Amino acid sequence: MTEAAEAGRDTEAVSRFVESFAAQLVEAGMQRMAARVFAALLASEEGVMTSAELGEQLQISPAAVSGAVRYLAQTHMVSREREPGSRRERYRVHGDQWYEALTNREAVIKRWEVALREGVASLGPNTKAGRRMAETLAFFEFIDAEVAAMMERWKRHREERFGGSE
Amino acid sequence: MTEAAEAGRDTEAVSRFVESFAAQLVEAGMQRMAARVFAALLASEEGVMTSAELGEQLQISPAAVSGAVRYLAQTHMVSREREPGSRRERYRVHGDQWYEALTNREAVIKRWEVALREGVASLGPNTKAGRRMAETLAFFEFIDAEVAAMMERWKRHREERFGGSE
DNA sequence: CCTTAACTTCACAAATTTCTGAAAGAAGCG
DNA sequence: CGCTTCTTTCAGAAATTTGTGAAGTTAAGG
Repeated sequence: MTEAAEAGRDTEAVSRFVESFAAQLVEAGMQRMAARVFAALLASEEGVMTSAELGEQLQISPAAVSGAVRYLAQTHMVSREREPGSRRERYRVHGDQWYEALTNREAVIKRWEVALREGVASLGPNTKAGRRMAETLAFFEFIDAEVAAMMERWKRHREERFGGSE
Repeated sequence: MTEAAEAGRDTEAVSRFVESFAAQLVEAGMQRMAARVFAALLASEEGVMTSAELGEQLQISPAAVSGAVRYLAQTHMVSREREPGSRRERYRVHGDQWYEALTNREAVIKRWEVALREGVASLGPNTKAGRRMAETLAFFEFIDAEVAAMMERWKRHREERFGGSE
């Protein structure tokens, strides 16, 4: 993005949004640098930024960018692209990816389910505690199935409202 | 709970479950002591424990119990009861409460929505970035509505499978 | 191949968080 | 009312987490 193209943006306002949205993400449990990088990408005009751009906007070291991006890529909230014919890397938020990442809380839920199954087994399925845990387990299993269906509905809803892809 | 009633439980196995489930909760972002206390309550036969019992099982100070319980009560994952005619307090997991607490991620989502609306305003709704954020906002609004409906379906499902209330 | 630009890894300093012991604060019970 | 038992608050020690600079690694481009 050229400086001319950048000119239309209220840098101050963007930065305020980035920091306030990042703060919300942090409060919800995300690492701080990851949250700030994500918010910056979300607010960038094209949804794409280079490592250098991120470092400059957020005033953080290359190392911090590297760490944040690794986390975001692992959790599928951001994808990395190699600018062809350059060792510069670019990071991108894809609308859909980010929704699906939220869905990936499924992975977390799966591990809870495993732990709960072991718990039911240890406590015995006919104890009160065992039954309580079995019910909790059933809840998570229910949620699992429902979330998948919900994402389907969202995709349809989105098509209607926003038209084609991204 | 008397020692005799306690006798049937494999203390070792229970403790293993408590610690492993708590670890999962921590990984998902919950404070450690809160997670351990919650897991202990979940695994307790009656779903109720006193501060002293918690302190002893988890090997933590009264202060730590106090802090954990405050957090859990604030987030509605546990309720506090005063044992009538005693200054001893008892903490309880209610099946339903705990499900609804998960739903209370709604509160978090609401705050994200506020931040995103400001973002759309700052960036301008006709910029690419503004549109991207508007779509993200729409996603959360959609989720909000869906989660409420999902909890309704769960309650019905639960009735069928487990019968009456807790 | 060698140079150089870019990203990553690592060890450490700084900041933050977490848990504790001790003291203070409630509330039952005589 | 005051004693006693339980819970909460608070200040600080300990542990953990976080972000940096610097060295290391990779790959483009001459």
